[in-house]
Amino acid sequence: MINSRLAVSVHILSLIASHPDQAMSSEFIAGSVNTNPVVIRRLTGSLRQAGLLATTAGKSGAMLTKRPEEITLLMIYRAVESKDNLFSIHEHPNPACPVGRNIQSTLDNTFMRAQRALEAELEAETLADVMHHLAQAR
Amino acid sequence: MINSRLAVSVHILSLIASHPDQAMSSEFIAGSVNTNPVVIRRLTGSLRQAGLLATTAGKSGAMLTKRPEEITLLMIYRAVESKDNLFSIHEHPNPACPVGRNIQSTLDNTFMRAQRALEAELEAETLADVMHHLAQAR
DNA sequence: AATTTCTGTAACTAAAATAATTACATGTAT
DNA sequence: ATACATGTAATTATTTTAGTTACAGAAATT
Repeated sequence: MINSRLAVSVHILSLIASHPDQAMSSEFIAGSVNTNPVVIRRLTGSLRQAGLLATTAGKSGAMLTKRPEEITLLMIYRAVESKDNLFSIHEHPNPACPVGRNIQSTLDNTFMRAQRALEAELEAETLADVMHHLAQAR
Repeated sequence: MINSRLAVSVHILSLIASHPDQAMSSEFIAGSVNTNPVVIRRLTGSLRQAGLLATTAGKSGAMLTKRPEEITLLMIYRAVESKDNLFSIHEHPNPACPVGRNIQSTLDNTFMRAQRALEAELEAETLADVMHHLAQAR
């Protein structure tokens, strides 16, 4: 199962976007997510590096650096997910075997297609869409 | 990253399908995959439960119970992957917060769409396709 | 029938990933 | 100066994954 960093990051960005007036501390956000403030700060660090938000050391609060309509879930996913490949492929299959020799490149192509399909869905949804759903669900 | 069980399972099934005459032991397959025979037997156990192959205790070799054209990668994936959900969502967000209260159901829908897109790709490719690619790559 | 060889499966170990936590240097505001 | 925040390193606990050992029992061979 993929880790929860995308889920928590969407939570963080939704909170910031829905309260543009308030400066929310990592501790406050952690209270909404129900985790440790350091977990939040690590994620905002990655989101800042990806250019999705701006923070100031020592100063409470974060600002989005793009409009919610411009932030896709794929951008968030890429910002906080270190792994390039979704599926693992076993290493060192036997090169003396016709299957072992070619299975990696074959699966590489297949898995890449599946991954791209997933990423296309993540790219089709923006933070604005998420906020709309959040508001509807209320 | 998703575990390598799908990759290894495709390897196993490709080997069996490409040598319908030979009875391959878990030890032989393990030699091609480059892992421990028990890892192979665990996977063939799951594949057998899913109705993709037949084995006999004490007797070497396994037989496919469907034609390679009928076995999709999604069937294999479902056979060896225990988790229902691809993405994790953080538990116990704060119900007193409008975002915390609704983030789970919102992300649940979003992640389900992404997962379905991935699974549709896995469903579109069969073991026969994989074997075709393996033969071409040689 | 005895032996060999295999599968199925439980139990254990090792390594890696994830999240939570502690600690602290440093920046900002009053 | 003090209070309070962020950024980040280091540590710990938990879970997942894969590899391994061990062995009961099925099948084939002699």
